[in-house]
Amino acid sequence: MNIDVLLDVEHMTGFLIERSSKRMKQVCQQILKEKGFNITVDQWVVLQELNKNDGQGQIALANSTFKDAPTITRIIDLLCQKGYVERINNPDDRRRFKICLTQSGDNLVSDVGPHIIEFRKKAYAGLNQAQLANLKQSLNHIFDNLNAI
Amino acid sequence: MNIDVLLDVEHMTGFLIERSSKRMKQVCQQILKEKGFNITVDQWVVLQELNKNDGQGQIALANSTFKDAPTITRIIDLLCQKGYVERINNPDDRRRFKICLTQSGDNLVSDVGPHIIEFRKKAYAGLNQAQLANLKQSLNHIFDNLNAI
DNA sequence: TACAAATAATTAGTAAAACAATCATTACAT
DNA sequence: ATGTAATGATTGTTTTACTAATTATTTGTA
Repeated sequence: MNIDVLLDVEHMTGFLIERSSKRMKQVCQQILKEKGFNITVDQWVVLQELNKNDGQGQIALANSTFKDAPTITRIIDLLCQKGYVERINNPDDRRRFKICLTQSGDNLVSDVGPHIIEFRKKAYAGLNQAQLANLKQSLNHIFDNLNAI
Repeated sequence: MNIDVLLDVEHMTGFLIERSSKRMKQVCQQILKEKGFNITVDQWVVLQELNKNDGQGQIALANSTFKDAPTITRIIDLLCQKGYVERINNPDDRRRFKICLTQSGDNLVSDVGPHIIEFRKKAYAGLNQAQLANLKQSLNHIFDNLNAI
């Protein structure tokens, strides 16, 4: 079978997934910048997760945001510098920190949140609930397949 | 309306897209490494595009791989170092290069291709044609929405 | 022709991702 | 109780992404 054919458009689902993912991050980053927020999208993802569940350790935070430990270390470093987050020592386990939103970080989440919600509405406009459900299901199916390799 | 609710699971389609995209790249990279190929996934994407359409300029290559110009410059640098690609001067426009696969690069594409096809089969296993078509359509819909923002 | 605008590519700086290796602390197992 | 394994976090290196700025060349226009 010819490699040229098999490597062509018929099989480029992976490319489409990556392309949408990238563009979503690009546009979202643009919005954050326009609105005057001095954070990256990845930093926002971490802040949002802390808003849902404050005081997590870095490994838990890495798992829930699908990032690895070194990446979380560096994102937390930056968020600490900006004053949005604090590393609190955990007396029960001195290897571990509790990562906590500061008041400033909490305020930031409240300020950024509505813009993100607005962004999502625009991103998914025109897709009905069934289509969104199918999309999520297919993405999860692929993810499960990949984890089994 | 409560930000906590709106930022939660109901709206995490973007997270699922990014997660599948990342895992796809991770697993694919792992396969390239296991099989002994000394290239990254992004370098492979460029080689594959050159295999389809050899002699493109860097901007065309950037567009067709959805990367930006500086990124292409660096990927081409690395592929040149590895001997898989050459920058050929374009006599018609001395700003421009023609990026061409070397014999070695051509051989590499032939060697890597079957593993990528195998990988894709595993990644999309269990999804029928209709589901894949819906997936692509939804991804393209979201991409178009984003481009209109 | 000369001058401004557009284009192709590169460079520099910061952020993020992957991986491997390391360090400190805790848990486990004899 | 001591030594070994496991865990949480950090550091280092390479690659990619984005932005902005720069250089060289070409195009368009007065």
